[in-house]
Amino acid sequence: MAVTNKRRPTIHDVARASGVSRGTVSRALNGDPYVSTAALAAVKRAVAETGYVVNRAARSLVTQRTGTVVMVLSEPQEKLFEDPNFSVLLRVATRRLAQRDVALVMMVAGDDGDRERVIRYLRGGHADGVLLLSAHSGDPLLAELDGLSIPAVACGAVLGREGVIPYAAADDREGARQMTQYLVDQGRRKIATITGPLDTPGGLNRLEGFCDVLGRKAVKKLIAHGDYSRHSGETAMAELLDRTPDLDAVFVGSDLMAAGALAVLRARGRRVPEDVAVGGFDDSAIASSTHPRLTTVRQPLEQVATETVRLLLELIDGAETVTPVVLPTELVTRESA
Amino acid sequence: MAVTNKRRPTIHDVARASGVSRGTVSRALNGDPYVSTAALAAVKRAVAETGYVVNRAARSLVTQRTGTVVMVLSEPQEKLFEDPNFSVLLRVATRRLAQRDVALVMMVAGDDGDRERVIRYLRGGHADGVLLLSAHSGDPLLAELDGLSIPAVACGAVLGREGVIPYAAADDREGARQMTQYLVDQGRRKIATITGPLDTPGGLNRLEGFCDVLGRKAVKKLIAHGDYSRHSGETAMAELLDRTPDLDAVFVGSDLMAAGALAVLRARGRRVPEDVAVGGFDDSAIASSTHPRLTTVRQPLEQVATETVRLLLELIDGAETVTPVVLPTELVTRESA
DNA sequence: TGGCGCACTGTGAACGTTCACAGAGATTTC
DNA sequence: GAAATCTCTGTGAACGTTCACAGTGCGCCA
Repeated sequence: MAVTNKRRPTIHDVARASGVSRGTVSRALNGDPYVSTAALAAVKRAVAETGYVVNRAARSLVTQRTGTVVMVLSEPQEKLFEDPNFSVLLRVATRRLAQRDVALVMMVAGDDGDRERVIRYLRGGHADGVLLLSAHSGDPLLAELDGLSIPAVACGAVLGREGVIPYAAADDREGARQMTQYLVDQGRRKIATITGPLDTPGGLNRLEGFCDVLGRKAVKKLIAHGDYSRHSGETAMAELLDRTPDLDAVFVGSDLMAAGALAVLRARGRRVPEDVAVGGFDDSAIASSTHPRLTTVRQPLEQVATETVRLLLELIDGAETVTPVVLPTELVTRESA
Repeated sequence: MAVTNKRRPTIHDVARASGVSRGTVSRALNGDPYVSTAALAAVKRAVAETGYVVNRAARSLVTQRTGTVVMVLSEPQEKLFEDPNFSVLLRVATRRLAQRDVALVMMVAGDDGDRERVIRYLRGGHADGVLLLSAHSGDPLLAELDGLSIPAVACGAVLGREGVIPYAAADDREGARQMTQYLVDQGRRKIATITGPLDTPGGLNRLEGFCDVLGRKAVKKLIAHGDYSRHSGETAMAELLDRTPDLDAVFVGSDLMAAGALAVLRARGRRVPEDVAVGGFDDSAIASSTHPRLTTVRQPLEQVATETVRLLLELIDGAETVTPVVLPTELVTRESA
């Protein structure tokens, strides 16, 4: 395997070792059908012998392809990195892309400087595609992306751009309906909700689903807003209790906020689920570590991630357009409702 | 800004636009001191005008540098990705490297196939350095890395290789001493511990610190082992209670395991901290969301990550050796002890 | 038998940089 | 005043691939 050799073996070395020409080696390596079985075998042997690995820089210089995809995190970092969903996405994406020998580069686009870096990177043609994570509707990055004509796919819809940026996502609205209906079926009568930010699909669509079941006017006073953080869940819950002390259920837009809500309910002397039923969303790890454990809506995150990557690869492979994917959610009942 | 132009501008275009030669443009762009101020200004203007971005592939073809660093996750993925510490590391590393215009590529080395891919990537010279995350002592990747002569740095020591792979880490042992001593000072007399895996520095060194304070022989019966998962914390706690029903404190090797331990203590009718004091380790987000909130040992994770990146960059820049960095921990007291 | 297509192979050019070198002026040194 | 030095510049070659093109046999068909 000649690892100790200082110079890395090139395609010329393989050509020499296998007794064929540079061109034939290249063809053999890239699966061109016009290669004799003898030549193919010789090349394979020579590759093993020399420990040859293709030089991506040289290749991409001529092919104009990089074998690289960028995952752009356009959230203020702190928040995103603590989102348990993010790890699932990252894990799945890494694996799926690796299977195709595509490298995943991480970039953060929190402030203007970051964003400028991302754009420069993309404009330089250093990546074949972009994986957008939790991009808000007004994100300036999106506008810049438009002028770049580089394949881009979002994980979770980008509000206001559903038609232009393909995405894979869970069916937030239907999930919220399931949970709300469940609370109704349990005999709850005064059901409130704590939403995520309304400029995110999760914030907006889960509220829509909630309203679908109960009627928009009926719940006007029973809505409070959070930002997905635990703390905002606490604040919103306190607000709801002040406003409507006799509420008997609350549908919270994320498990983390629900954990905050649980703490406030306990502090205010409400028993869960006897006095107030609590429903979450995500079915993240935290859902089964609260007390009582959360009844929540499970998102098929692994599938979402898988589909997102699939869409992107299709675009990179030349597909003109791809159709967004929306995946079904599932109600998971535990003790909190 | 000519974004609409199909062909990406090259250094030739910049040369033409600025009226100097290719070589001068290259020098201006790379900070060579032998460039007249006039030429420098002309080049800068031309770059802005044409929207030129250097082609990394072409550059690295001649420089043999890639401007890329690989973060290798050598843990079975599921576990690692849920480790809250991981997100901090990722966040900080991304940012620090971006500041130097170095791209961060994520790779997973969970099974043999993954590992082979990582090695091939590195052997192909596609990265300038490696950032190792939570590598166990027996990891086969480490052996392969040796033969590759590529700068590598670990985040957290790699047991048995402290001398060969530089690292930055928190002072696990001293942190464990602080916590154990604190429990003693609080008047606790039967103090048990739940460790992490003993082939990780956190598992081993925190146990060492615990023994430093109490004496190895004295605690023989008061040690149980976990694997950092919440579930393992539950199992270990149950085991300890069975073995030593009258224990009055437990130092748990991670917050997540401590959360599990809390659940078991409650189920077994022990009040925390009245009957049993519980101490954690990490000061992760979970520490302040348990009930009662955890007294724990804070690791300066951001600093650890920063230092890890710094060490790697120094090696890449040509430093022959660098000295490992060990950072102090801090006791954070809340309600659980 | 001559021409044609088919399977396969080798070769030159190109991709966009950087680097080493050589040379041109200006400035200093002896 | 010539030589040496210093600052700045342009040019050719190289990095390791792939791609287009031009070939070379070989079998097949008319």
